[in-house]
Amino acid sequence: MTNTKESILDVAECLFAKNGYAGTSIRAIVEEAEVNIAAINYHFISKEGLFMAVIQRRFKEIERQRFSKLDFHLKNSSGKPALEGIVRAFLEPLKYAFDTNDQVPKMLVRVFCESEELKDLINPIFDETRKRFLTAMKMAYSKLPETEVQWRFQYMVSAMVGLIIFSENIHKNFASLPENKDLVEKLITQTLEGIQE
Amino acid sequence: MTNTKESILDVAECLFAKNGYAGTSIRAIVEEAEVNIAAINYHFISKEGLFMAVIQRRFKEIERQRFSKLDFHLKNSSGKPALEGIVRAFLEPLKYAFDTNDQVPKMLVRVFCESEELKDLINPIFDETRKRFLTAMKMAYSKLPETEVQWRFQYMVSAMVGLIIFSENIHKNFASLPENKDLVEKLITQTLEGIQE
DNA sequence: ATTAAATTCAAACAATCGTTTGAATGAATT
DNA sequence: AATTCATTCAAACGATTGTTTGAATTTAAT
Repeated sequence: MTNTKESILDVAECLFAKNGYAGTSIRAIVEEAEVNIAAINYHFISKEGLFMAVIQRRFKEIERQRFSKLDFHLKNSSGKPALEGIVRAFLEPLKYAFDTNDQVPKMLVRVFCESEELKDLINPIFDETRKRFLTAMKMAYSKLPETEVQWRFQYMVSAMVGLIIFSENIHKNFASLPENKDLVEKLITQTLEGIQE
Repeated sequence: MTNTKESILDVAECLFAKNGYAGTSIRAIVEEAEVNIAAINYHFISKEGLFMAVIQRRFKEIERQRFSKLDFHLKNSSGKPALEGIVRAFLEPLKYAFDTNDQVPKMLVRVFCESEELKDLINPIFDETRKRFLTAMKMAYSKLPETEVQWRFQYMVSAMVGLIIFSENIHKNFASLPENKDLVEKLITQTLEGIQE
């Protein structure tokens, strides 16, 4: 017998990423995961609890990677940290996410596409990440007014989210573009090009 | 008596934008639009038909504006068209969309966040826009390999879609940023900065 | 081996889903 | 005024939704 709880998480992640929260029925999940329908309420209390658990699992892992890279970069910077190190700390973990499964990044972006109530419930998990990368970017842009730094951070996040959303369809339109993992590297250099001082 | 069909379209646009296709019940729509529930199937055949109608109405209008600006720019360019004119033709109509209603751009982006079947159904409406702006950009980037042009077009679209997704929450995190309509202008200059030859 | 706790199960719950029906009402045409 | 067509309406359709129940089963501890 394989782990019930993790089977549910894996299948739910894939289906939530594909069809969204409301578009995924718990019956579709338990069918593909080959577990009993009551298992979801038993292990996760509710469908909403399952959605939260799916997000937490991946986001915490990516957050850990981001903070590790950011701290390393800041520690090794005497005085003003280079912008590139900060941007890489933020975006490079996405490569490993794509490596795990194309649905993983999509699931993380789902957070921002879902309904109001669900968004307000999950948005706070991004607070710490935003705070730490904003202060780091403020250091890198010592001359820029705070509002402009906020905008460039938001721009970086937007470009990332947009790319993830298109990640599934992008190769149908542009077959010669590199695979998603390598598109992240292009995203990094392209974004750096734009938001450099 | 106000127009039933348009009331449904207006309310459906708002609710679909907020909660997605699966997250919006036709009963929620008819309740807010104050029309009978059978009116939806009568006027739009099905819920899916209503979703398509909502998208078509706005997208066709934005497409018209984009093509008008693009054609004007290409006509007034002797030889190589300037990249800025192309980017502006693509992104500026978004200002008027935000002006109409903050939900309008969100609804247009919904297309890319919905389930597979729904996406395949609606994706083709973007084909003509992609084709015309790609050929225009190829002219502007006379030296760049086609794959790189495709990437920069995709990057522009991604940044736009990402910004729209965050458009509702952006001012909760960054209160001093300008309103959405003016953020589009920042998006234009910022993107131009990045994808300039 | 016995007890206790954790987990799985089939079955049913009430609520809501998108859609259909056929009669009632409206407006327009002959 | 009579007829035709388009639209609106209340009511119901079967299907699916998330959740709960209580017994059966497995696992762990005594």
